[in-house]
Amino acid sequence: MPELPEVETIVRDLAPFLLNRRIVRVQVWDPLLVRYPGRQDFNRRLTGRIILGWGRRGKYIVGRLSGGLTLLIHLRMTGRLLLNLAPGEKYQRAALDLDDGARLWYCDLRRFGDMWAYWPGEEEHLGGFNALGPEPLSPDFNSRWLAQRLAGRKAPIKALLLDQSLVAGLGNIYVDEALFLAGIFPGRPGGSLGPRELDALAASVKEVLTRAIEGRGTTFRDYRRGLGTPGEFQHQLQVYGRSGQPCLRCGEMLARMRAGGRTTVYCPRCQQ
DNA sequence: CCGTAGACCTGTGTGC
DNA sequence: TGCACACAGGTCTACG
Repeated sequence: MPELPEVETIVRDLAPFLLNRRIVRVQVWDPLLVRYPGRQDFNRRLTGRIILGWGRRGKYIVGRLSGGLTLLIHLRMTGRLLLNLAPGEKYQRAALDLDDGARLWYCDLRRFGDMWAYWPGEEEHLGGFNALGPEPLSPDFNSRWLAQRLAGRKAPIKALLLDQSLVAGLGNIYVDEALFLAGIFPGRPGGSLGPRELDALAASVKEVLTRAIEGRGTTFRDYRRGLGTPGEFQHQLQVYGRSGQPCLRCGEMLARMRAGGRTTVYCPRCQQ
C-alpha cells in the first residue's frame, strides 16, 4: 500500500505524539509480524524504551529508541500504523502502550508487514533495508546515478524503478505517475534512455513525490494517515487507476499493460 | 549477473 | 445467490 509519500505522512503525523514517550507495554498477536528477533525478545527489547527519534528511509519507518535500539517497520501492502484506534478498526496485529496512556496500533489486512528491533551489529537480519538505493528527494538521486545504474539494462524502465536498490521509496503509483510526467513509455528498456530522458525522469520523480507528500499521500483503499484520515493526492493522479479514461493532457484513451509484474497505466500518445 | 514468474496473505469486485 | 477468477500502494525466492 504505502509508498514514500504515504510513509512520510504517517511518520510526520505520529512524531509529535511519540517523541520522548516511553513504551510501557508491547503486544504482538500476529506470529508473522516480527522478523527479528523472536517475538519474546522483541517485546523484551522494546518494553521500557524511550522513543528518541522517528523517521523514514525508503518505505521503512525507523524509530530510534533509548539504549541504541532501532525499531524498523515496513507496512508492505496493507499495513497501518494508527495512534489510538478508530472504532471498528479490524485486523489488529500489534499494539504499543505509551506512558501517557496513548496506544500505537499496528493493523494489517494481508499480514505482509514486518517489524525488526535491532542493535548495532545485527544489521545482517534486516534484509532489503541494507540494500536501499538513494533517497529520491536527495541530491544523490539524479540523472548521473540513473545513467550509471541503467546502462546495459534490458528490463522495462517501469520494473527497474520499482527496484528499491536503484531508488528507495517508489512503488506502483508513483512510478506510473513519474513516467507519465517525463513522457517515457514504461516498457522502454532501461538502458535505452537518453541523457535528456534521464534528466526528465529524475526531475519527474522528485516532482511527483514532492507534490504527493504535500497532498499527504494517495488513498485508494487501505492507506490511512497516522490519525486515521485518508490522504488527498488521489485527486491529482494523472494515470494510476485511470486506464480507459482520457489522458488529462492530450485526451487519448489511457492504456494498460503489464510491466515488472504489475499493472501499468500510460498514455500511448504522450509516452512513446 | 539478469529478467521474469510464483509465492506470501486476505480481501473486494466482476462476470457467468 | 454461488462460484471462479482477476486484482490489490510490496518484496522475496527460485529458475532459466
